[in-house]
Amino acid sequence: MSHPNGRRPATIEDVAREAGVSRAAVSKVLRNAYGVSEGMRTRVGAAIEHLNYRPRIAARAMRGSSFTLGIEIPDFANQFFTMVLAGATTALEGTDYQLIIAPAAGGPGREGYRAIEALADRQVDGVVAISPQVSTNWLERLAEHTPIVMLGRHDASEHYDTVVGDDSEGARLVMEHLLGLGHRRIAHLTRDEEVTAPGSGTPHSLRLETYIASMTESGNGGLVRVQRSGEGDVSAYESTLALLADDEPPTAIFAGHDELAMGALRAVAEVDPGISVAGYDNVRVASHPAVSLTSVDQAGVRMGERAIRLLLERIAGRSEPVHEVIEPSLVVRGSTRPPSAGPPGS
Amino acid sequence: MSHPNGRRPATIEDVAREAGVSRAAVSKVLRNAYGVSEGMRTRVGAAIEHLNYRPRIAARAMRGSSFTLGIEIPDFANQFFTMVLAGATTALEGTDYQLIIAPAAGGPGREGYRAIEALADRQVDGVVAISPQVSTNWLERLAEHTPIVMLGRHDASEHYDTVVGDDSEGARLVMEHLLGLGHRRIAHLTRDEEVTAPGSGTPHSLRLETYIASMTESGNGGLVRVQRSGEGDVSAYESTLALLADDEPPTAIFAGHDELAMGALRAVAEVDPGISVAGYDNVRVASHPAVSLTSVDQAGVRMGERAIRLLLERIAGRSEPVHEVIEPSLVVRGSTRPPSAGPPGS
DNA sequence: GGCACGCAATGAACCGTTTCATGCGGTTCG
DNA sequence: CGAACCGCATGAAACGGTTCATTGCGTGCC
Repeated sequence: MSHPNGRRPATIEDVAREAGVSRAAVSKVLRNAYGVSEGMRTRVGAAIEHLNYRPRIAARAMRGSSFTLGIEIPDFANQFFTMVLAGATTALEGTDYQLIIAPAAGGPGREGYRAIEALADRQVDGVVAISPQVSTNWLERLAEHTPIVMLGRHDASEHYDTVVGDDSEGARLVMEHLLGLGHRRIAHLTRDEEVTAPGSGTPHSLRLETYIASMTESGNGGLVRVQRSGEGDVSAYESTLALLADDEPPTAIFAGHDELAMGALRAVAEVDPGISVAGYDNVRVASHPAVSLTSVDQAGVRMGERAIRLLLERIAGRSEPVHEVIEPSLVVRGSTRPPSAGPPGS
Repeated sequence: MSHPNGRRPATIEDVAREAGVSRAAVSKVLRNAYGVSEGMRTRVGAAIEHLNYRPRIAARAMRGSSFTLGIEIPDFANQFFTMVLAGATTALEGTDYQLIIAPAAGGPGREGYRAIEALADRQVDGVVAISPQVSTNWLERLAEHTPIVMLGRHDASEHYDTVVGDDSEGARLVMEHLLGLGHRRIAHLTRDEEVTAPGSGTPHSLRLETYIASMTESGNGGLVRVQRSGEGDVSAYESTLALLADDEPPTAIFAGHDELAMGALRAVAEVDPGISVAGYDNVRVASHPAVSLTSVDQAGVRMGERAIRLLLERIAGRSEPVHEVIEPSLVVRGSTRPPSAGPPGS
């Protein structure tokens, strides 16, 4: 079935026979290992060319390494993740490694696990993952056998590396900006409970906690308003409509990430374009003049690059964990402005 | 190196010993093959659980199949491709197959080849690819050993399947719409020569050819204006600025795809917001009210789904090729309107 | 001229799984 | 009661690479 028509592809054995040498010799030429003469190299090279030979990575992986890195991604629709991918891809350019990407799927709860396991089962030499939800214990166990770099986790494991943005600081920048503009009635649009469980240390939980802290500290504790939303901008749109149906709707919305912010913008455009919206991630469309979304930049591309570099270091032998924090910055654009003159709160 | 700390993971051998049975028996239980007693199943199951055993796919792939499908994608920044990915992912939900994604990279010219080869080398059971540029001969050769479905190719191979939008029809819809609105000075913003070589049958070449034909047929042959752009909306932005610097700038721009259209919109917003812009792919942001881009919908998500289904059929044994054409439709939005009253052409 | 030495090349073992040809004990049928 | 049969389990041979210990051979040294 694997070769419906045509004969089966050449193996290292065939190459060896054609070149009149041993399998071991061919293997050495392939990996251009030490101790192979010039004549051998050219003869074997010719045979490889002639037979159109390509080594099976699966066979190679059984003893040596697979020269394959895996990266797990929650969702392709969210541009932040594709920025990370872009960074990872460029970081691998020129190396012998190939990147394979596993989308998280497999029913709620199991989301990240399935994909990461699928990668590990395929004998990748290392894994980069964006999974705030998987348990630390489980990761620790996995890390015993496979080098791992986690993105967006604030826990400091002994056995895997992390690359993470300073989510508290990022949220603080947003709140400072909005409060500075004069907003008091600021709502926070965020994801479901499972991603924002207090104390879980997920990015979204930290942003949420910082939001509440900022509101409280600025004396607006009574105006705290948290609106939940599912993933995706459509869900965010609907959630925002619900939010805006309040008796006293907010004058500004701090969205947990840009995907949500895009949905919020859509709703705001319909209901009251005067309402300010700020996001998080500084996704590419945020800079488009028609959108012009104020957002926190946490350098997704650079995060992807760093993650891959850390992973390669690990594979090369490093064993002390590295936990890298990327400092966010706020990019102010047109979607935020002082509150429009409205009636003061009751 | 593969297990820096901790002992090595359990193998099928360990499970067999623990359960007091043969390796072959365990293997059968794993694949729940025919001919294994209830007692055996439970005993082996317990051992697997106890040892936390997971089969190595690499080893499995050496004899049987890898239960892994590969998909090659040119660019993550272009949302059309991530829509295809989303479709492919959902089509695989519930099956035993895992999707691995290889981003095209590896220097100009080699782009698609490298990634597709990397997938084939990893013994995937089948490949979906979006590579207008790779040669038909090369694909035919590859298809002898690996089932393949190509997206966006208009050639009708005997050995691989294709899923493709009707690009001529899509472009015709756009031109009909723009001409119907009263535009005559319509420019076409497209990619570099290599992707649009006349007669190459790539989607972009067909859109370009249809554009020229429509202009000619409508008596506007003298107003044909083709502007090249690199990949990405930034490049499109710059190219559009150049286009708008013409003595007689166009009143409407037909962009080869939405990524280009987004760049064009950016430039248009700065120079003359009255200029109409239409795109192709109906990417998600196109529907955002702030963008509101008229675009051709070719159902990227469904394309991804169909491609995976065709691939699974092939793997299951089908040998006659299938070539599926997806009919496009035009989604009219705010970015196109009648030409603003301007001075008539000289 | 003999000996130790270093480089090239080799044969065989190994990696972890699937598959195939057999073995084995117990029923069913003639 | 023996033969054919059946369901379950097994040992051994693949699969296609890598790695390790060993051999063969030409050199330099004393």
